[in-house]
Amino acid sequence: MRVLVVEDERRMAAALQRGLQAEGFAVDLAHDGEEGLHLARHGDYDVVVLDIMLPRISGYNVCKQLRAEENWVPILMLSAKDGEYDMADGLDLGADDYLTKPFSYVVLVARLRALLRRGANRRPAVLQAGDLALDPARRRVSRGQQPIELTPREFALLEYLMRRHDEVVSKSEILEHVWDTFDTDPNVVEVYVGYLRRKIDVPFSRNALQTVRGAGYRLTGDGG
Amino acid sequence: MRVLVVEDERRMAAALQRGLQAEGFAVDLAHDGEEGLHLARHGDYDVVVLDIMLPRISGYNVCKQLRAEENWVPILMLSAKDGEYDMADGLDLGADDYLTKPFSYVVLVARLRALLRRGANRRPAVLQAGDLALDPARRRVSRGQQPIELTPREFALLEYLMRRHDEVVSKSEILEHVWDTFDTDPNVVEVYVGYLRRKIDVPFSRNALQTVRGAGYRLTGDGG
DNA sequence: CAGGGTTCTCAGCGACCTCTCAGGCCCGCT
DNA sequence: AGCGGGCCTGAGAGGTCGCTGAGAACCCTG
Repeated sequence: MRVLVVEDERRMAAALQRGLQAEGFAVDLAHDGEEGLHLARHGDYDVVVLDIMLPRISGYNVCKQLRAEENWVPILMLSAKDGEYDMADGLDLGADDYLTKPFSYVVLVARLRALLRRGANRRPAVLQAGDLALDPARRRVSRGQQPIELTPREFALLEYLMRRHDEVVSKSEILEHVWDTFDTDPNVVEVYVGYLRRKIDVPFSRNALQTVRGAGYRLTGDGG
Repeated sequence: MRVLVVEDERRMAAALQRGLQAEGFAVDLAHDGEEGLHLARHGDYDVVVLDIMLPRISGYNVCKQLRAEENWVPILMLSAKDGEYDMADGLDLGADDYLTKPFSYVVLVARLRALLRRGANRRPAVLQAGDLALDPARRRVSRGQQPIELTPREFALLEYLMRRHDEVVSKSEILEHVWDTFDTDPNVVEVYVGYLRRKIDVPFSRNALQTVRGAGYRLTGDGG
């Protein structure tokens, strides 16, 4: 198992290297964000340990950059104890786990192994609802094997509905998130729901995109 | 991060406190269910570790009570190994995760952190009354496995009754909370109670939605 | 500037929902 | 048993909500 450790404090980096090697990992070190980003891109690691506070490029941005490039290597973030950085942000940016310094060495190893175990089934890429699939990164939609063409607005609407599938989503919520306004005539939502239905609904089958009169719409996977 | 540990075995409680403090948590202890409930209500914790077997009030009931009060603090339940309690029940009552004793300390911490991460976007659990279930977010109602279709007004009425289930609720309270008026003819409530009964009551069985003549209505779970 | 695609507005229609009303039922009281 | 008030319910008027076709405005692209 190959681990990349991106950490600028020499002492900490060396300690991690030694410790992890003792556990049987192959360990590479990077001492700033730029080097870390470069190695992560080309090194084919199984997991990356990434400090947040780094010279040149912060750990945040390394993580963000990698995810933007669709690199889904598991990342465990490290932060200093002072609450300057909000770890939740790190997770939002695509980190898989985090530890706050000072951390227990045993815990670190346990977390790394947990990440490696889960590793394979990351790649959140596509959203699913029944046999409907939407890939936000590639901007693609399909029902089963059948690809579906959507206009940008239709796509944005479907993406929002799929992110909240099985929930009832009100028109005003839709207006706010898809149209980015809140005082528009809700009729435009009805119109686009109509467009979507013509494209994603299977004839002679229960609609995947249901109207909940007086409340909004609900996109269901076939199971629910 | 503030953690409340509700655990009656002194030794275990002390061990958890020490361990979690070492991880950087602020830890409070409660030694029975009553104290735990009190602290959980007023302490503004980020997560609660809750043993099931407790003096005075069981962990089950602490959890149930908190959820009934719309307190959605993440709860991790602990149970003894013997299968007397079914953990699935705990999750139904609104716990977010559980561990069976004896558990690994590392695992406990990992689970706690996972809860903290998810914490914010938890969704309020479904309301239950007997085998009747209502999910406010999904806007769904079911009796057992059978889904039930309700109009918006019917849904609002049932939601209000379920939030106050087992209590007697007067028509004027209903008018105020469901119709948002107070000087309307109370007959409209009677009419809608009638609509609801036709949809949610099981034929040949005691009504779940009882009339309390002169006082109002009471929705009972069959069990109590 | 023409053409095609996309977004949005508008108005009509149908279905559904809400609420009122009036007659009858039921319960508790005398 | 008889009475009165509270409660239930069927019927129906009126209103609201959501869907849709038509077409105008907009925006690229060639």
